[in-house]
Amino acid sequence: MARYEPKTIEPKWQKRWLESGIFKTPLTPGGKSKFYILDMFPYPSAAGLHVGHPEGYTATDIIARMKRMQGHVVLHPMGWDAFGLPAENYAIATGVHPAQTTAQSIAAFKRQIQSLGFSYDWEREIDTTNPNYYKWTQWIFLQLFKKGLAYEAHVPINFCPSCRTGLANEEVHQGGCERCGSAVIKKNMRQWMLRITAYAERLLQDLERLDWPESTLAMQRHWIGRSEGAEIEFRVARFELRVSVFTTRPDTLFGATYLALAPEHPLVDQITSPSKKTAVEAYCQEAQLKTDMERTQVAKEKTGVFTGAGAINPVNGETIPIWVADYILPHYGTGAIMAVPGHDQRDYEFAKKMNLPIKPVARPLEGEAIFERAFEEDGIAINSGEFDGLTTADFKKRMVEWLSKKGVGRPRVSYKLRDWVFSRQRYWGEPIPVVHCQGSCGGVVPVPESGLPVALPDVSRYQPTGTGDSPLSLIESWVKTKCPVCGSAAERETNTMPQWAGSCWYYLRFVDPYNDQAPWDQELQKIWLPVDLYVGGAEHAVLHLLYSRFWHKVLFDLGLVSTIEPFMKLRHQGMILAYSYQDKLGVYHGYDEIDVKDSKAALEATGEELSSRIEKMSKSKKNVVNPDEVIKQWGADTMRLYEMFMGEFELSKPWDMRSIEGVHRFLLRVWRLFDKQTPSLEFQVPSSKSPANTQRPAPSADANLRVRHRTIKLVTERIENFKFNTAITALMEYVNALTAKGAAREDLATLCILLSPLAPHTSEECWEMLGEAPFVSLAPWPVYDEELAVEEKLAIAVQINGRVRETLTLNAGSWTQDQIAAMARENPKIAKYLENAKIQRVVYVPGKIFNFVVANPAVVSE
RNA sequence: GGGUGGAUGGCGGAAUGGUAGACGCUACGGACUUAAAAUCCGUUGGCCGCAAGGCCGUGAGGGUUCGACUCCCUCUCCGCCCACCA
Repeated sequence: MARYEPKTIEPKWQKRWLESGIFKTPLTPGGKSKFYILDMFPYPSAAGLHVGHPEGYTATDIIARMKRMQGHVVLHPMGWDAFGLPAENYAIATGVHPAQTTAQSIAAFKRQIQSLGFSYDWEREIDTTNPNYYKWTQWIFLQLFKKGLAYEAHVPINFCPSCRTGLANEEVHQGGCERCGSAVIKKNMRQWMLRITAYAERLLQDLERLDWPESTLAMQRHWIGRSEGAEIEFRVARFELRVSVFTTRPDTLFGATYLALAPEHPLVDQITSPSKKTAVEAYCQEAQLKTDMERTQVAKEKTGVFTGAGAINPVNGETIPIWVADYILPHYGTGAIMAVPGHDQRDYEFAKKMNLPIKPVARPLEGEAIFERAFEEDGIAINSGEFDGLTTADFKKRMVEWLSKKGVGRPRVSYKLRDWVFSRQRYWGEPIPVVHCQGSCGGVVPVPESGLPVALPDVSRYQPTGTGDSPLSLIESWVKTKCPVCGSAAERETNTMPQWAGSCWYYLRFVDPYNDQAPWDQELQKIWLPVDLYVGGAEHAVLHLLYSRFWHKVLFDLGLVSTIEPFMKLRHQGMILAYSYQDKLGVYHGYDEIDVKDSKAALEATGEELSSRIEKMSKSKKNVVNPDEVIKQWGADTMRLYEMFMGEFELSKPWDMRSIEGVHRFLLRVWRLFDKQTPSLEFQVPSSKSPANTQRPAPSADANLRVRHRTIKLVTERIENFKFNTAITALMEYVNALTAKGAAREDLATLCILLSPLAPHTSEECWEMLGEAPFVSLAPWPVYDEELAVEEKLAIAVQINGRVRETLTLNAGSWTQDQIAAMARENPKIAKYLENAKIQRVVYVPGKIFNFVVANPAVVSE
């Protein structure tokens, strides 16, 4: 009797898979259908793998393995998104070169990932910090530059004083730095920007083609933030100046009672009247000093200051005051608005506070107007002269036409999306491959392709300077160079690219990772793209997934890729949470009953109890589960199976150490079915009921035919549809049936194949025990017969008015409605309900339900 | 405030118009054992009942339907994302 020892069999098969090269993807699919299945590659942190990582990796591995066995040629690679701040911050603290820590982290991550037995083609491994890789990241940047999509700008940007670097709009959350949480300040700095706004419309439109989660599509739509409306020009009274405003409600123009400009608006200085100058300047300066965080926190109370100037409403000639208010964002629309307090809640609040008039210009379609707050819905125009009575939608159109005709307005579409701040004043990133020529070129000169990669030099100190220059600026020998065009003295660009650069195109490099002539081969790109299935965390919904779509579209326009979208189907894994046990004082004690046993016992004396909650895993809550320990205790297959068994893939769910034992027991039961030395379970223990202590004879191949076919069907469909938890329950039921009834060789072979994507090591070992040739991983996936995949016995529920009163058990076959009806009527339990009852109709769902709808069911009392 | 998911036994969850609670965990009872562990068998939503059986039950309330966890309306609570975007 061989024991089930994951510790022995798992490394054994991992070694065999690697040595035999069975998971190596050929250069091309060679006439077969391709399947490109990709994980969001990880940032290899020093903390090691989190149990959340393997959830997605296991899912893709299961599908990759099944697809491979179904005859597809599968591209399933893995790599490392290795530039980033943690390694750099560690370097600042210790002086250890980030390349060194990164290499260590990659090695640790790789060991952990490999210990789970994923079927990656490791020969295609990518590391974004490898010069052979980032050479091409820089090359793509130069293509963007040549197309005018990368440009230098001196604009106020979000700057994190703690990380001492500029940030992209997408990296700021509620006014704070995404990474460290510090309040972000505005800083005017020279920046490299990418013109992502030029692609706003296409990034929005093409979302419709994608099989992505609705929430992610919604986030991208929201982030792009398209609004249709109009730009309207107001003359400034007593000046030869005009102020343009953007509005989505041109129909409310009659209701504009003031104009508001952002404090940063360029006209503020020009129009402010002398008597207001001091107050306005003070207000604008204060707004400048406020961080975004403060500016939004104070958002509840509107503030502003009157400029003393007036604007003339083009539609009725009324003069309305111009205010400055910091609830107007400088970078959206025109940085100025026409305020309509009657129909915009923010303007309403401002008007109330400043005692400005509120003029309703629309009424609800039905009911009375109540003006305790702004009426923001669509309605019917009032107080709007000749336009009275128009619906909001019609009025919008008419007003835009009118404005266009008069030359004081035009239709306009605005986007919330802003250009991507692409430079970082940090060390551990790809150098931006340009030089600043001090000679006749006099400006930015791209490094020619022959000069790539612009290698990241070693530095003596990694500390960001905080002055807007990266640590690279301190290496004079590196900074001082010659202009590649005119040969004059030149300085290298010292900013580096953001974390997101490398991940913008890695899926392309996987199709051709060793190419040193081009980032990828044209033919190979045509063959393998797009990525058929992409799996990773939802936290990248607007960062990585938007940036890489943008790059992909640029590459498409350059003729370098032939699909307009990179990732056709996307799924996110749900977050893995954990129990945390906390005492009255708020001290955390661990993540499961065993872990907190001692604490519990100690508290028992005082009568105090630990409260448990489901929360995100974090060190401070002492509820972080270490994958290494899980594998050590239970084995990789149990870990894989448990991660999939926990619940719906896309939902968050808590880790429960008690439940993991259940799937482990399942593997033990599987093992015993195969292990010839082990007596069949029922006879292992002699009992009075079954005295024979003998091996149960194997049943005929047909004995479990139906359950076998049904299991094939269920497992296949459920894996295909990401229902891994119920794919496992189907296998559990099959194993329970085989344990009870005995298993034919066909059953064992089928079980082994079906289980192999989920628990590959155990399956390989069982396959070997069956005496089959090596590698169940290469076995063809079984097909099922639809007719055989139904139960042998039909159970038809017979209902009276929708309530089940009896179940008829019949042999599978074609039964007519009349036959079923006759049997149901004859059934005594049903008959007693039908006595004296008037049957109005019957509903028959073949093979499932037979329902008598009766007017006056007999009252059955016992 | 906007978006997007979710709420089902003691617990994790199954069932997307057709027998609610599959599968797993826990607990209890039994077998085996000197004993324990492991393993196996049985029970395990609630209430009434010796039983047969009946009634109630999927966050709350209403609706559609022969039939609703599932569809529609109203509401409550929770997660995640975004948020003064005119």
